[in-house]
Amino acid sequence: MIITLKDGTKKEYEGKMTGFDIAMDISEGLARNACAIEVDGEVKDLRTTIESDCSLSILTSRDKEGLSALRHTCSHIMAEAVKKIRPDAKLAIGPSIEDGFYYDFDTEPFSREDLDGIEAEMKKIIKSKPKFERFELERAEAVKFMEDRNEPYKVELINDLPEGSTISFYRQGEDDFVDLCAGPHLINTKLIKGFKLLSSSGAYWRGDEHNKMLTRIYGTAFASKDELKAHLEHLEDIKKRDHNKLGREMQLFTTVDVIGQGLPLFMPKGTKMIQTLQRWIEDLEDNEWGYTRTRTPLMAKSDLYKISGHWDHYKEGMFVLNEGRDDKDVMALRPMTCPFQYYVYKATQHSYKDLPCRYSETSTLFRNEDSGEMHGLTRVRQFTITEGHLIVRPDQMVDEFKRCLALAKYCLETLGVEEDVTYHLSKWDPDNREKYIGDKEVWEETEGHIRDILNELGVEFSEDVGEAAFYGPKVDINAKNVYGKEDTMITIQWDALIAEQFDMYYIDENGDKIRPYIIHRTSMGCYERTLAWLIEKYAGKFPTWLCPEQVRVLPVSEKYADYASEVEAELKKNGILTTMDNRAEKIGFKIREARLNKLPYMLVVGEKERDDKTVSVRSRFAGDEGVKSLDEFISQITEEIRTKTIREEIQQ
RNA sequence: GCCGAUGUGGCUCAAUUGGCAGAGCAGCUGAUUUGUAAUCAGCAGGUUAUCGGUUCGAGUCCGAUCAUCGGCUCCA
Repeated sequence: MIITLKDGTKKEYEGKMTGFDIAMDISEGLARNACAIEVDGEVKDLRTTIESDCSLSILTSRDKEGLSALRHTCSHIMAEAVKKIRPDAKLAIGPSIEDGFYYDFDTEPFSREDLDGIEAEMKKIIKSKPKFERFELERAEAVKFMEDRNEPYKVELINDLPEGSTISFYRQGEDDFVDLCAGPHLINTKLIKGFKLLSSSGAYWRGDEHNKMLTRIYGTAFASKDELKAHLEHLEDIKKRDHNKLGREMQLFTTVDVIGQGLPLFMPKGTKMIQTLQRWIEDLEDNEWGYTRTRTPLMAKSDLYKISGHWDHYKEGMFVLNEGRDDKDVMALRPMTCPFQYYVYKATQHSYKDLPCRYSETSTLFRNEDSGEMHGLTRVRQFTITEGHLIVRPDQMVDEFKRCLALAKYCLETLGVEEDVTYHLSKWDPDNREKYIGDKEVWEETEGHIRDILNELGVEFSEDVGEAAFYGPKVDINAKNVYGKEDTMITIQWDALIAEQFDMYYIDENGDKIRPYIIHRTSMGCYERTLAWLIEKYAGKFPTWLCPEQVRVLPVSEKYADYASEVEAELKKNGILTTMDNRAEKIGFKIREARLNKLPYMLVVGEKERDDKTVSVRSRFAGDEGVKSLDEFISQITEEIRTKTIREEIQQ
């Protein structure tokens, strides 16, 4: 047989060879570091026997899949250690994940001390250099095998495997630890040079909240101690950017026990940032993108939600008022803006010539989230979104949808975060049709349109089944937080169906009433989440235009306070967010504090500056920027703010 | 909602087996009037998240509630 290697060289062998044999033949060093192989594009175990021509690469821990195999093996070692310490623990699943691995057990929760004990046991196992052996069984034997070992979750997994699939097992070490596993696994444990168990938590069996809650252990593993150390340091580092910590430290927001969960209070600095964003987005939408603004109630009678369907499908998610009182109407705080803006549309008659009708609203919404769901600013019970609904003729739908995406993209670019997002085409689930309204044809057609639009835009996107709204497919633009969890920042939804429910229409050229289409969209998402994202993106060092305090004037001593006040007043007159630090402190102290506050600009003024009507500019970006006339500085920073420039930070 | 951890001045953390709640930073006052990342001295600040229990005595032990954090599920 002829094996074509990664670099194109060909090797010829007589008879069968395992992946490991071939690695050995290439070089002993490679074999030593091999984790898995890739055969004709498929990742396989090193033990795999190669019998015919193929292309093959040997994967080491430097390859993503190689490292996955290493971590997966580490998760099995962890499982062996857990079984040793708690023989009654039942095994569920234990895959490798992005930055490590986990394993779920049916057992009592683990404390940190338990995890330390398991780590110690794992070290012993690794040191004993256990042999790993792979074998396969027929389904009936496989079920019997795991039944005999009293592993009900494994039995369930085997029973759920499709007919005809290979059922493989791995046996490791002296204690006869065997796990159902498709592999691939390392040949031995020598390559696991650094690992750490990070945390333990609950996780539902098969990710279903109706199932039993199991106990999960998260860990990570690397092929060297240095890589592990670097990774753990990285984890410490990103905690410093965590908006929930940094945003509180920087006094952007806070929470109060007696006010409640998911109800952050924006402090003056956070409020200023939100105000800056809001003024920007409202002017942008109205002046440049053809939107008109509405202002609609934050609550409504239950009647409205009965029409919209929320009363039947979303009541648990709403804050309901006056329920159980005969003397008052039952009301609910709004969880979305849609029907309110529909009634603005319905309040007047519309000609086909008036469309598209683009309504936007800075809209506060209320959602009665479950208590465990709240998180910092990214998951709250009250939030304010750059909401909008476009009522369009069907023939305008594609163009308008494109424009919504273009606006969203423009917002992302302006905020400097366009590189950090992923695009998703969220589709319906044809196997779960009761969750959606409308026919298959409508869904396939609209999904096709959105797919074309995304392709035309030239962005990479995934197609996610079952993620659509009940009335139509959508584009979701997601971003990851510092911990790697994804949140939807922007959503643009295609709705060809709801107008019917609310009896919305326009008059066409023949005088007939026609149903419009609707686009539900946001341009910049909700302020809370976007602010959180910006805090993490910039680690609190925001672009100047977003900073709640853009300039601080620092008089060298109180003798120059008058001039400093003059400078401050002049800057404020020009709309620049300015403060003055007139405390009786040394200039070094004031600079240090302004730096810790992540201010973009400090203006040092003393005798020289006063006499020459200048300012000594020190910035977060470039350090000492020299002495400038006040006018020059003002025109410079005004331009930076106007153009929303993101200046590069230069390490000092 | 579920699993787990945590809760002590504004912040970061102390407080032996249950035995007088303490420090640094921040704050305030006074002195210092300062030239590009920390001037000195003094003062004040806590019903130890809340409520209840055990005890001669609770920050410490027990219970409930609330909040925060890490996950699961859900979600903008």
